[in-house]
Amino acid sequence: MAVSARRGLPLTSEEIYAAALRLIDTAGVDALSMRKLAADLDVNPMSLYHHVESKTGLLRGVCRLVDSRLQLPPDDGSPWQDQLRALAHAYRSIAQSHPSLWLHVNSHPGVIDQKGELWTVYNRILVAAGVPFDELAHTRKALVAFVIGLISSETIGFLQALGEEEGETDADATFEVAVDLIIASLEARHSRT
Amino acid sequence: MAVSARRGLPLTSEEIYAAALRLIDTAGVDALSMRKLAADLDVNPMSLYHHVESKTGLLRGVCRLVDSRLQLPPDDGSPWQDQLRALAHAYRSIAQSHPSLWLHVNSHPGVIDQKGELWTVYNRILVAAGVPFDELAHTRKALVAFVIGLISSETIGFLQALGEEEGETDADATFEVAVDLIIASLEARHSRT
DNA sequence: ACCTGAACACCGTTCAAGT
DNA sequence: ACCTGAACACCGTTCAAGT
Repeated sequence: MAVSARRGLPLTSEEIYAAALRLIDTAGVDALSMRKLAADLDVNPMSLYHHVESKTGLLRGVCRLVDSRLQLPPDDGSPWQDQLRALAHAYRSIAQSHPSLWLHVNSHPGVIDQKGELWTVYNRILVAAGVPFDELAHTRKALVAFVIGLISSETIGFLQALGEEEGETDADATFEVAVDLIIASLEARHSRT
Repeated sequence: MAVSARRGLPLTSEEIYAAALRLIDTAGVDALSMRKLAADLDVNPMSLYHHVESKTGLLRGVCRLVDSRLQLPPDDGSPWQDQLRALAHAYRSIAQSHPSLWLHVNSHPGVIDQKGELWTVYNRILVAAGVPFDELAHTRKALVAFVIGLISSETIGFLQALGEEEGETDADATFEVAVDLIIASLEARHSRT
């Protein structure tokens, strides 16, 4: 009762992040404002600042939330091709769930603090693919760039298509072909055959 | 004299686009505002609206300006590998000149109206590379995604490194390796050898 | 500890009025 | 035709005050 005039429970940052993510998915990152978010939570705009440092901090929190949902392929003994495919699809599924946030993150350096664990997984897969140690960094960078480019292009196309008539996007097929292409090129360069 | 209290000459949209581009390159797209742009041009904020429809229209104009500077490889008889490399580098050089604008465009569908001519050039190169007609669309999409992903990753890294100590970026080498990888993979799939 | 209202320094844009 | 000031509906954020 002593908590708020408009709500029964105190705010939590988790609650704030979740609401922000919902608004972002609905109307896009650019349409998110502290004041709209507060209205959505039925709360005074200034209350947010007790749980979130700033709008930038809010966005970082939302990204962490989404990041934590990324399903990294486990280190079982399965072929590196399968693991790479799984990773690409996990990434893609996150982008499809939150297209606007995805594009925002991938064009705003610094919103994501560090992808340490992700790098580790990529490296593990590349080692399994036979990439020599001194080419690991180059190859990982290129690989990550390819995957991100693929997904970004698809996401842009998806958002663009919302306002047009365009028939089937055929995106699944394009994505599969592209991932196969990446895998094939890794096989060609480093396999012992 | 009857033109403006603060300037001798009437505004032109070209002048506006050029000034906006300068501000964007200096402080980033997010920091651009109609009011700052007007101040930079020594002009009343509202005067801009006689030459530019809106802030979105302004951004589109700036993109057209930058787009017109893209050096598309000519249709001489040179090997498709060289042409692809040239195209990738032309693209890259634009991103390096205007990193913030580049990232903005590649995450905001609709700022660029159509890249008709660019598509044509890509298709020409892919045909020369032996890509069969019915795989043209898929392959072009993947190729464009790869190149854009490569350049975007590099650009993000570049902007990120501005605030850190990080030594040499080694970006040139990574880029070269990645473009070689793309070319090799096209050669492997479609050459007649 | 958590919330809140008023206030400040910004935005993009409309509109009626000026030359 | 081109410019302009005032005004409107928004922003993010600070701060002093409330419980």
